[in-house]
Amino acid sequence: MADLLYKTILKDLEKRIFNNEFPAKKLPDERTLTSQYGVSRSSIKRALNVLASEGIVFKKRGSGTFVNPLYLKNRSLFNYEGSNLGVTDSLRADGKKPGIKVLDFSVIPATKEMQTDLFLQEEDFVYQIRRLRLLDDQPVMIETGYIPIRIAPELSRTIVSGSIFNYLEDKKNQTVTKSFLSIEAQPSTKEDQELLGLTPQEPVGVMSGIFFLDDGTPFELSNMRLHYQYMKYNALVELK
Amino acid sequence: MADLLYKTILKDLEKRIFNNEFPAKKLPDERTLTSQYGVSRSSIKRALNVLASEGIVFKKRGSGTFVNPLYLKNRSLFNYEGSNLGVTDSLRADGKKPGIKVLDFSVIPATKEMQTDLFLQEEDFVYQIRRLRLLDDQPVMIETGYIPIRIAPELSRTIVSGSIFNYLEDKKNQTVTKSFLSIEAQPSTKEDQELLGLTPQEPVGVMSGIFFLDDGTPFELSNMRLHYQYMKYNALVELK
DNA sequence: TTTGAAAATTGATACGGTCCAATTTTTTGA
DNA sequence: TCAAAAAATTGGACCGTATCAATTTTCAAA
Repeated sequence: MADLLYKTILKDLEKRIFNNEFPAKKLPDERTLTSQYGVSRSSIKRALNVLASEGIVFKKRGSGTFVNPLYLKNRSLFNYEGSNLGVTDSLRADGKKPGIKVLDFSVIPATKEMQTDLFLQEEDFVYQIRRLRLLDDQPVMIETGYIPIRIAPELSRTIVSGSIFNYLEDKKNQTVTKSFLSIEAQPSTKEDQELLGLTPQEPVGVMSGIFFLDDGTPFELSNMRLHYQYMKYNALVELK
Repeated sequence: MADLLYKTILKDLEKRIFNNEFPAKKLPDERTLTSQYGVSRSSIKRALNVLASEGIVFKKRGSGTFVNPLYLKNRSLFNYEGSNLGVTDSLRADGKKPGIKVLDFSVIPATKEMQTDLFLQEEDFVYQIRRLRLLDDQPVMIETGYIPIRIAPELSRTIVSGSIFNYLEDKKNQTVTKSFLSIEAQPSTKEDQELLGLTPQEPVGVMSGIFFLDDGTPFELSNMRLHYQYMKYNALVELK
């Protein structure tokens, strides 16, 4: 995990900050840290940059590096991993038992939109996979995914009733590492209401986007309609 | 703008990628770029890292750096600035005329929650600012903000009917550069429906969080209830 | 022809250094 | 005493180098 030098320092600084070892809210300067840790200044800078990008510290040239006071005061607010929390994480979050019910598993020709988004040809086909996701047997999300046959020709209803991402990673040694997501709110449709147990007044959160493989290949076009109480997306936003 | 070396290279590579100067989708290796641009490898790496973090290229150790084919094919999908698009941006986006109607401007004692979030003392007071935001005279968002008096003691109803962020930047030379936001969907309340012109079936998008000043001081606790058609949040998510 | 080890390629991490720019502290001189 | 100038502090940008690790290519042995 922390085999990298800058990550080791990162973790250590994080721990020291949390243990309030810098009561003046000011970290030692970079050159001092360099000699304290016995590493080069670039490694220190790298660690500090990550801390800064996570909002844990902020730097001021000519002045020093300081602990974000809010980080100490109200740590629970800062419980994201990187700068974004993914879908899987947010579903995994609270230790509930996840379940999947396959609603539809079929093959259809790629629409125009899929062709551009998934980088396909006219004649290509895609799997259409509609699944209902449960947490502790409670339906929370309707997921409609489109995956090019070319990428995973051996997909089956059985595979699809588990985690497709895990299958890819275990059996084909391909990892899904990135996605472009668009997040919005919408009134619930009749179908939403039936499947997710919503009243007509209750909305769904919609997250739609593309998942990419390690090598940049677009892998899945996904549309997720979540029970509104289960969608909470946290982000660290930089205004530029 | 592009006075920094690595930024110049960044822009240039971006341009070359867009002009399809790398038809094999493969960029020259880092050492070649180093000599081509006549800069150090660290600058090249820095530029490439930004490109990679924006999803424009992806790197593979031992293999090379490649253009994300989707970036060329479907450029419109990638029209975000950094890795996240902020509120202001999304409201500014489509060239409509923004308007603000002040609903409430008062001073109240800080609640327990504000004390922790905004790093305040027991006896501190905050401005409570409720504003209705319009685009082309169409109401799109109800914004409730809490700002510590200590930070901006001279705030007035007049100032508040414009952009508070711009006021801070122009008059007090303080910039708001970061925020932690939580995004969710909720059924609309009676008030939402009246102010935003929604039916009871139509929801609101809720973005709530904290805005920070340049120096890390938490500046505003904000709760934004958006007409659901106006909330669209785009994010590049890294799954780890 | 095929397989598998060796070599070359290529990005990743880390070092240590120079110079610069923003800020704070100290000193100087009216 | 105090304001302006000088010096010290501190983070930022960039350079060039060494070593490592993942991947691809090459080439020899079976």
